[in-house]
Formats: sequence, C-alpha cells, structure tokens
Amino acid sequence: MADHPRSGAPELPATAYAVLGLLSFGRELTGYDLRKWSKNMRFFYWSPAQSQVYSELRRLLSHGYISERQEPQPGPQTKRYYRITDAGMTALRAWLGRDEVDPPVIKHSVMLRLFFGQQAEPDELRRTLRGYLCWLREQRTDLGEVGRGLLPAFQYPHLVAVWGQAYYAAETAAVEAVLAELDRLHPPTAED
Amino acid sequence: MADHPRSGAPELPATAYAVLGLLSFGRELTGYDLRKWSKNMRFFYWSPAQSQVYSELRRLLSHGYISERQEPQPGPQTKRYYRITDAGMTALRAWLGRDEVDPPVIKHSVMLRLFFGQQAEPDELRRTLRGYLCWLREQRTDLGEVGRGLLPAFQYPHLVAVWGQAYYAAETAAVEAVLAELDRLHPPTAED
DNA sequence: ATGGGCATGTAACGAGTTACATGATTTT
DNA sequence: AAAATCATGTAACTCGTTACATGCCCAT
Repeated sequence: MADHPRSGAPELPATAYAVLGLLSFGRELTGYDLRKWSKNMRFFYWSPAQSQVYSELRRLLSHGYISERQEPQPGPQTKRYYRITDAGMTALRAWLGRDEVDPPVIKHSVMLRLFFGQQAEPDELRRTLRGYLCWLREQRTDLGEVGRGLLPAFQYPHLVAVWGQAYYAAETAAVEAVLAELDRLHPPTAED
Repeated sequence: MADHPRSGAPELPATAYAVLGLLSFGRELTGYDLRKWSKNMRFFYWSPAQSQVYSELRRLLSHGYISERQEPQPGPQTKRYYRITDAGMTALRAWLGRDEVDPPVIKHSVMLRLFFGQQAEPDELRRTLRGYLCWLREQRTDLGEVGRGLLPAFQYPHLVAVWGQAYYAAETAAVEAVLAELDRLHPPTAED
C-alpha cells in the first residue's frame, strides 16, 4: 500500500512513532486531538508543529498504519478521525522492540551559554540561570499535574512522569550548585 | 556587510553561536578543527554535521562575525583559517546576555519508548533500559576525561562538565529506579 | 603501498517551522 | 457581538543530514 524500502522495516522518524504511539492507546482521534496530546509529551520529547502532525498522519495513512474515518462537516472541510490498524500495531511494536537505543538528543542552550560564560558578565549568567530555575519550577508543577491523572490506567506514562520528576529535580539541584560555584568564583557585585 | 533584519540583532540559530563561541576562545581554527571541538559539546548540545559547520562558517563570514585567512595548498583546494572579529565578539556577547532563556530541547527516545511500554514486552523494555544504562556509563567516562583537562584555564567549560556529570549520574539513578519498578510491576519471566 | 587522519566541498533530500487562510462551534 | 477554541490545510522556507567526491600528508 506504500513504497516500503528494500528491507522489512519502513524506517520512519521517531516523530511518526510518537503519533502512532498516541493512537495505540486505542482511542479514535483527530489531528487536533493528537496535537494536544503530543503537548503532554513535551516534558521529555519536543512537541511537533501542528502542520507536522497532519503530515505525519498522511504518511502513516499511506503506510496503512492508521485508518481514516471522514465525517462531512457543514463547511468545505472534512473532519477526520484516525485509528491505529493491526499493521500499525505491528510496526509500533517492532519499533519499540528494536535493539538500538538511539541516545537522547539534547540541545541545552543554557549549558551552551554557560560554556561560553567567559564572554559574559557573571551577573548576566546568574540572571539566565535564575530564569532557567524558574522555568524548571513551572515544568515540575505542570508535570506533577499531568502525572497525577495517570494512575491506575496508564502505568507506563506514569512511570515516565516519575522519571521526569526526578530529572527536573536533579536539574534544579545542579543549577543551584552552579549558581553557588559562580558566587564563589565571582562574588556578586551588588544585590541584583 | 550582510542583510540584517530590521532590528539590531541578526537572530541566528543557536548552532551559529555554538560555532562562533568556539572561536571566542581566541584560537584561529579550520572548519575541520571546529568539527572536532563541536564534538566535545555533544554531552549537552548535539553535534552538527560536518557540512553544517562549513555552511555556518560561510554565514558567519557573510555577517562579518569572523574573518578568513586562506593558505594556498598544493592541491586545488585552499586551507581556510577562521578567527572571530570584534563584531563577532559583540554579537556573541549580545546573544549570551539576552533575557529569554530558551529552554532545553529534549528528544528522549528511550523515555518515548517507555511511554508506550504497554505495547512492548517487559523484557524488551528491560533490554532497552539496560542498553541505555550502558550508553550512560560510556558518556560518564568520556565526559570525565574531557572534564579533567579543562581546569584551570577553562573555568566555564569545566563548570558545564561538572553539571553534565551530575546530569548523567542522576539519569543513571533514575533508570535504575525505573528498572526496579518494572521488576515490581512485571517480574522477569526468566533470567534473560 | 595502503590505510587513516586532515581538509574542503557539493547535491539531494528529509525534517520541521512559520505564517497564513478558512470557517464552524462554543463560551462569555 | 466578540473572543476563544475546534479543526483542517497549504506554501515557503530553514535547518540539518547523508552520501558522495577530491586530494594531501603521515605512519606502518
């Protein structure tokens, strides 16, 4: 039903499996729904743009991994509901069971800025780090809310939420340690 | 010397500043050198492809942020050394001192896979997590080596290396906790 | 002499974003 | 009546990768 590469596995990008995975929970969802759900994964996996969710859906459809049910709407557009197929389930499971681990991709701009800290004012760095600390606090709050709703139905997502909490807690501690070390190396000029 | 957007700041992607930042340590470097150095940032910021390093250099040059010194070579190609300019230093400092924090971008495929763990065999998940643990161990070793060479000359890179160590340690602990919880939820069928 | 590191470069592609455009429905 | 949310979709673009191609220099 689609142009598979030579080998057995179609080799889609992780984003495609993220969308497919969201459908694996069994519900029939629209592109709009998926966009919202994908936002709940932002704590550990970046949220794709809306337009990409739609294009991934088209691709998954062309591979036969999902099925589409159209519901005519008053306007010119059609409301489209998606559901995972057996082939989709098989593909997802194959992806989940792969041997390679593909390590996390991190683009940590705050660390990058600190790395070049020699070129900045220590007070600026402190401001950046405090801003990051503030963002971390927000994340922890938000993730806590999301995580609380997951048990008992969603064991694995809950497991990931707990992991995420640990990550954000550790990150917070690390930033505070950096801030302390920064004060040691370059004592604040004034209370800023 | 180039098409600046309306505002004062040219608004380049972070990757450009990563390259510019590497040149801010003062040495004159080739594209090849930069490629190697950028690999040492992989612990907290993904390493761009070789071809991108070269294209970022062309762009930085067109902005007047770096200068090029050509050294004719025996073959048809020219060896090109790059050095940061005053304008480049100014641009870098402006970028470092910005107010916005732009939060880290994470694409954590292992967490993503665990998130959809319902569709996988617990033993498969264990294998994946152990593989990740193994990668983490490697990272810690490598980062330790890199970090050791940084003091006393490179205080800020050293600070980042310490932060990185803390991150990898915390991540290791978190994975072990997940593994333990997994054993509690789904006791291993056999020793695999 | 052959293999690996140094060094630059290009072409084609895929991944992903921004900005825009449309219009129905629900809430205030 | 206005604003927010639901919902789909496209066009133009940038970012970044893969794969290739070239050729020097050095060590074994």
